[in-house]
Amino acid sequence: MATPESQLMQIGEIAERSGLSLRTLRHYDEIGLLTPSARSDGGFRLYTEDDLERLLVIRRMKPLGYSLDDMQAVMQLLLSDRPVAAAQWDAVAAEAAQRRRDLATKVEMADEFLKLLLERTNQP
Amino acid sequence: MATPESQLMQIGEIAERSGLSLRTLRHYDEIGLLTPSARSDGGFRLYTEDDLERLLVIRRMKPLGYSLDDMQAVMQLLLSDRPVAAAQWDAVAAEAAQRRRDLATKVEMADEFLKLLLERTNQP
DNA sequence: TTGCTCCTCACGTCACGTGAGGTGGC
DNA sequence: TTGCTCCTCACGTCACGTGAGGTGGC
Repeated sequence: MATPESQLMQIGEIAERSGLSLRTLRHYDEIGLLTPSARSDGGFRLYTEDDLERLLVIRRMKPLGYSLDDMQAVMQLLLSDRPVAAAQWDAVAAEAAQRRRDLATKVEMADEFLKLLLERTNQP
Repeated sequence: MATPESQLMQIGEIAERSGLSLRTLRHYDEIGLLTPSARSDGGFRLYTEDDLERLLVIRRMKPLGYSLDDMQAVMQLLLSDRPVAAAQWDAVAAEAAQRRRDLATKVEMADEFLKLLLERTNQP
């Protein structure tokens, strides 16, 4: 079942709903990380709800510090129709977990800075 | 009281103790974010314990996503000998708090991705 | 027809990474 | 003297930002 025309969204709406900039969306298209499902006759990018879903996954992945290339590889796995080897999943999950720990360390560092800042603020 | 020669550290030791790369330390020197207190006759950068302390503050600030210019401005306040206006501190603290909230949002997004990844891993 | 939205170059930016070729210092 | 450490260019990279000049579509 093809997506009806009425459900297609232009880049501006996608930017608003994803929180990503127009430039970022065009960049993701250029490198092939997320290509809109269609173009209008005039060349406007047209995104489906499904495109938006995929963009939201990408946006959630971003804070883990992946390169766009890495994200593309992970997305390939997530979107694959064919079964993916368990070892593949394990590797991806292990790296994600490691990146999550690194992010936790950053939060700790940030909190140490905030503490330090409050000390200076309250008792100069 | 001047720092005795014996306490001066070369860039390699500072890199190890701060977790920053040699290139990053040289970059921070170039832009004036953190200039080592001395140079050897041969031109080697020589850092004091105090330099290291300041670097550790910078490293804690980094996860909040400040630009190097912004970090330099904040460091100026933190290191100022003269009293800093309360309004200045308030502005700095408010921005830091906002950045902390943004970081928390990123953690939430990361966790949503991890959850999504586990769903795909456990029940494909 | 008027706006607002979108388009493609193409150069700029930020924070470094990465050699190349050379020297310092225990 | 030998290594290991450090030095300064200087170009490269990654992920976009920012106009410039032009067109689409309700």
